[in-house]
Amino acid sequence: MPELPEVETFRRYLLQGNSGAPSILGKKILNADLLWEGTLASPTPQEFNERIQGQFVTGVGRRGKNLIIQLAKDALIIHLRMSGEIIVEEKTNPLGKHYRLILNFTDPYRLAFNNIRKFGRVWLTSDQEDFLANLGPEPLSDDFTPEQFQEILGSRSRGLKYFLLDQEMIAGLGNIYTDEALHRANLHPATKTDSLASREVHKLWISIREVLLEAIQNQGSSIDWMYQGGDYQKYLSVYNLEGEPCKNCQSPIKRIKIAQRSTYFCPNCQMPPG
DNA sequence: ACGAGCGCCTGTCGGC
DNA sequence: TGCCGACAGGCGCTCG
Repeated sequence: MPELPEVETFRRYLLQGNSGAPSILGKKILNADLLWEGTLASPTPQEFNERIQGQFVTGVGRRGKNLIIQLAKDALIIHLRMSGEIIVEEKTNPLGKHYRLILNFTDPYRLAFNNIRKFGRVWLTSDQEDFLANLGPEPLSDDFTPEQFQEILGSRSRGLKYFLLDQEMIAGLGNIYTDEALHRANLHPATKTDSLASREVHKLWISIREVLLEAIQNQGSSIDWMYQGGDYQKYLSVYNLEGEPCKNCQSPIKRIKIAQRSTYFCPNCQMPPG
């Protein structure tokens, strides 16, 4: 499910709350319930429980697709992978079938990590900088410039889709938003990174940021039953639209496999390399 | 260095 | 109705 816009939506939800849930900022953790042990990547369950008890939530951040719950002494890093979601609710609610980890606060609320496919992971670390060190630049950051992007692109010779999905090259893009950004930039997903003219690099840079910003404004995309938070699926141009007419040229959208992922593009607007 | 294949999991959907 | 395969917003690991 979640790519950068969806994770950002969860971050804002945790920070600001909504009509049914308060912000978790300032709450104190009473204890944790680890309902599926594989969820916790590190440390050990025993150390996790001992360390997290009594810590206050001091902030909620995000780096790429990683959700960062800042605690007084540690950071709790949550990766939702394919099917994870975060729920803040009263402790008296019945437990969801796929809850994998629960943080009980000292007030009437809890935070639940719901994760149907069990791919999601959680880390408790005192050194988040080190933990996140291998991630590529944050695409919506002011530090992410076209010049920097050109440099990273030119340092490799890879298909654009592979490149954009690689979190060490650029952080936060997944299968939906790579396809959307490439379509907006009129670039075929198999185009090599080191073959782009600087004009094309610039167009891709703008396209990535526009697509992500628009998706965030719409609370991300809700494609099927997994995630129902957002509206951006209404504005998608290629993803999940095989056979539908391209919004620019009416050609039917094609679907191919790249990196074992369905990849959607317009065969007319996004000409193959060579 | 790069890309392809597979595994990890649970659920939905469409075809027969 | 039931069964069976394809597929799903991710990523780590192998192997050529």
